[in-house]
Amino acid sequence: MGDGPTILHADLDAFYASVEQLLDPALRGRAIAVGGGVVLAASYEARVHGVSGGMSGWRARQLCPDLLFVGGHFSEYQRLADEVMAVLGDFTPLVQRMSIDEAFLDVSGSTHLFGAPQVIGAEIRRRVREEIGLPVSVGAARTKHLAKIASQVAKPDGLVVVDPAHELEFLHPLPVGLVWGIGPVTKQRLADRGIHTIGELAASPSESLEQFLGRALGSKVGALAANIDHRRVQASERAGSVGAQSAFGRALPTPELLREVLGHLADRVAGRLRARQRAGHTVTVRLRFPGMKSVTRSITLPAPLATTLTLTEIAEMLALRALAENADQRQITLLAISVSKLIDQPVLQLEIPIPPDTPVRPGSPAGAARWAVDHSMDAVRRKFGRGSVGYASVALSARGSVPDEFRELAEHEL
DNA sequence: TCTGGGGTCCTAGGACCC
DNA sequence: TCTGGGGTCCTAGGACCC
Repeated sequence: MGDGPTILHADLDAFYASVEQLLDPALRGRAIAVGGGVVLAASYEARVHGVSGGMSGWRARQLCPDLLFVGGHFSEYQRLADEVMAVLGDFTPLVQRMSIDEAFLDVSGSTHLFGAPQVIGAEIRRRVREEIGLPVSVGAARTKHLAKIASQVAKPDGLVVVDPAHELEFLHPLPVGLVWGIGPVTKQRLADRGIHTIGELAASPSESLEQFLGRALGSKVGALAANIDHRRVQASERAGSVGAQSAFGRALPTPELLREVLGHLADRVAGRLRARQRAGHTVTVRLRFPGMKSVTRSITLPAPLATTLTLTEIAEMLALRALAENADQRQITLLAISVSKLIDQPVLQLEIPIPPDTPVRPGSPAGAARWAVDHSMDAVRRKFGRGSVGYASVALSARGSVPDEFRELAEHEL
């Protein structure tokens, strides 16, 4: 660690909503939300009414009757966020992008060129505002963890620099929820014990935050909080798993529904794997029941797979197993597939043997034929775009599933 | 009549190995 | 009147982050 506040965290404010307001001046100053059934992003004008991301649409309307829902310009989100990242890259090559709208920078080697970290932070904000038109908040501190907290404190549209000599004074009045790794559950547990601020959490001032968290919450959260700083600012790592999910309200888990939804999800997941020459050994299926209770079933295969039809069939087998073991549940609300234990798979491999209880329909292609099917589909997609062929998922589209463009914004590099 | 979708990490028990 | 100790993998669940 350096001794100055040389780690910056840049975080675009209410990103999707800010883009909509940038694209349509009539939306500026108004309470808007991107999304529909669920709020994907809310402008600050909406947030003052209590509207926040992840909230259901009807709840948001209750809180803010004037709330205006706007459709998402998903490709613009990607383009503008990439432009912002390019600005960050002008100040240091050490940029670690954490998501579409957020990144860490290590400017310890840049101060002789651009000035002190607070100068760099101000310049970043000015350029992003003037050249791209978006508000971005920046935090600067000695560590990633502190820089991230600082950027949250800086919001909206601000800059906060944490002097290394006054870190504890900065932290102590802040709510515990700002600590990385403390979410709603832990926050409530702490509140039950009368702990609301980081200062209250840090019983002894001489003790490090991580040590205290480890003692107070079990090693888990302490380890998580410490983890963020044990890794230096560096290029983002490749994803360790690939998944897709679909929520569809309540539905009877009929074989037809399972096949249709899992087929669509497997198509997305396996297609991404093949596009990046990857394959995975472990398949996990998740089902969610009314009431948000969910279960998972997984299997680790002797050979990696990236075949749509095989993934579909294994996912069906796992889903049926989960349903059989939760026979009291009549309906499901979500299905998810994830593939993990990934490997590089530069050349085609033989089809894996199918587990004995996998439902194989008569007439479905086997072995090399499955590869042929996938690769002809992949070829058509490369030529004519993703939507040109594939599962015509009536169930998914009819149930108002999120558009693929939005899904892609959240995908990690494989 | 609970809230989307893409991810990471930690824990804990059991199997299995040496 | 039973059996140590360490390590790894698999599976299921859960919290969290963006």
